[in-house]
Amino acid sequence: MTLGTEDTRSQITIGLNAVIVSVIDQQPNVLLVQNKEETSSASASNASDQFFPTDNQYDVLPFGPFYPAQHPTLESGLRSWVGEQTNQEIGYVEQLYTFGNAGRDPREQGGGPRVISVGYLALVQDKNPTAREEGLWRDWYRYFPWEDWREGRPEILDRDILPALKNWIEDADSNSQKKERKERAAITFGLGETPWNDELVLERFELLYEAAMVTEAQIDTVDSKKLGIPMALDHRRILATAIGRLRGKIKYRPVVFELMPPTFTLLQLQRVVEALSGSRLHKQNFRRLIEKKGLVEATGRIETQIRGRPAAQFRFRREVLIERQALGVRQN
Amino acid sequence: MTLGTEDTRSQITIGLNAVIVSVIDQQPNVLLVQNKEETSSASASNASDQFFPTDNQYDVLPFGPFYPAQHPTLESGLRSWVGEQTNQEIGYVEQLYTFGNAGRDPREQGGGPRVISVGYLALVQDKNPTAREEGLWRDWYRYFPWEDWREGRPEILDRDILPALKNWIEDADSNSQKKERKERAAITFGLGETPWNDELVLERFELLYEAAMVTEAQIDTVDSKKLGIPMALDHRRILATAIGRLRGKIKYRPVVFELMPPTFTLLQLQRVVEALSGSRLHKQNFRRLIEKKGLVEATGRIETQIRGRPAAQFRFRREVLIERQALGVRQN
DNA sequence: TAATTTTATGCTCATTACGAGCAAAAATAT
DNA sequence: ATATTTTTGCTCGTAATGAGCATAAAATTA
Repeated sequence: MTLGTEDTRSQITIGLNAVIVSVIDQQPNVLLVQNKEETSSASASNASDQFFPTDNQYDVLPFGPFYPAQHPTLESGLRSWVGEQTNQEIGYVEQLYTFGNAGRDPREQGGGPRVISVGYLALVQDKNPTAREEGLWRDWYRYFPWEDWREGRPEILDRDILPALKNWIEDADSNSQKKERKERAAITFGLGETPWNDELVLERFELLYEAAMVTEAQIDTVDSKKLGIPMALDHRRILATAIGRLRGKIKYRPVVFELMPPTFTLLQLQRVVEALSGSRLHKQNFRRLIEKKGLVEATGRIETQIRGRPAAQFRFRREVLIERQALGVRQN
Repeated sequence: MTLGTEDTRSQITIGLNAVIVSVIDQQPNVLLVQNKEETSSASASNASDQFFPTDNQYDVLPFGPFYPAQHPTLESGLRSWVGEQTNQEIGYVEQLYTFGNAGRDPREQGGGPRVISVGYLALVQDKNPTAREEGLWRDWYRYFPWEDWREGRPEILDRDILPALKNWIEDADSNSQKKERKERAAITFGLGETPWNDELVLERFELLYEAAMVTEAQIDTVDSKKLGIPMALDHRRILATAIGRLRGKIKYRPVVFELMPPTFTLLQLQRVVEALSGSRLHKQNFRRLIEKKGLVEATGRIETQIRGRPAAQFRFRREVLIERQALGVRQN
């Protein structure tokens, strides 16, 4: 019936990868899935189970096949298995990137089809304590400890990363390569004059990876955890892509509100933005910005904090979502 | 050898779509390919030819299959057939979006595999007159005449689009839908208080399409050309995505220089930016911006114009490309 | 040759955006 | 009551942005 299934083109399979983000207790979290190793050992060649990474020592992002016969769009395919797999209703979804590099998935080596994987970013609301327990939520900074500057410059930078970068620079083959490496390190890690740029998450990860300091799934050295917890396959790369994209996006689109409960105080909103961007913001200026953009409106109610002066409660003005151009929530 | 080729998953084929852009004589151009109708009529079921849209009455973007066995990355696959098909060396390439909607490609209906298409944007340098003749370059505003504001507000807006939008708004089923439509139209087309936003190319196209005013391949009404020339399949949608993305990107990344010859005057640079963004810029402020960012350096030479005072020639400082954070070339 | 046209380039000015901090208000904790 | 903590309002200096004036240096035209 189908033409051409014998030629090289047909050896392709489409996977959908979801980075599902929620900010819980001021920490940005990603949803993992139960590693299916145990269940799949019984029927190892089950087509569906093939889609789960078989290596159970690593954290794995939700990942599923795309069945074209059943789904009119990639996104509807994503929503359907995410719903089943994670009991998570996902609202806001955005396509991230399509990863097609050979060798992404070790199963390819065994003659399996090439897996092209379309990555998606989904944002879900802060969960109540019971709902949290249902899912495997993990603080994303556990994979990228150098990305969280909220409590000041992360120690890991000066203790582990910079010395290693110095070695990498010294190891260059030529003077020009050395200069290149030095410049690249300076830009991505904000050395010298260059300021730290919170969006360069993927660039930093790739530099560390290139410098053979970061472990992806295959490589596993003793001190690998010093540079963040590894993940299965290329999932850490996908997560880095998601974080960088989200950090960029909150600056010009009002997407943070997808992560907020229906009403919130301005400080709560600020804490969520800070959690995502990994840096602290000036409180008064943050309020000025938010109010100027007209993104929120006061509910009239007041929230009594644990301590301190009670804060006014706000809600997001859903109307501005239609206004696709409505601005974001961070200046810089 | 390959497991699972019989199940629904295998009915997938990956296509790569290229939007290849060059600014020629101050007009933004996209490269089309020769429609293959004539050649493929002899062997209609040839696997490779299946990848070319068979309808020869529409303009078609370069489009080719991805052979996973031959290419380690999607991008290398793209570069290889683009080179063969168009005689174009492409330098800068960026992944745009992955289009997977059912019904994109009419061949699916005939039992063919679902075609998932990964769109790419490529920028190539301005060609000399002879090189131009080799390719099928087309001014992109021929497909989106309402996007070019360089000579003032495009007539088509008030003459054709706004009246049609008004009808569409009036046709709403409910008052709330009417309000929604009104707001959406106002935002995307810059009505009332809202200013025109040059990045909303796709949003405008989709609104027009939804409002059943724009023809994609299948539909062909007599007055369709009034709202821009149609393209094959969903190629106009892909092009709209590319234009919007590029208009956004030039604002924060120095990508314009990919379109420039080795040396150029500041006015030439400005004209290219204006061609892409479809609007005029303030000359003195543009120079101030460019020079402040340190993106260019004077060559010392001077270009004698056709008339007027001779202008200094500049070259792009390639060094800043390593600095991924180097800023773009438009403020707004 | 002199005036006109065209483009390049330098500079000013008003307005707005941004980063930083002072200070008072309103609650709880000791 | 006093200290502490958080909210909220306000100011101030600096930088960025948008608009325009003015002069320079060439070609074209009268």
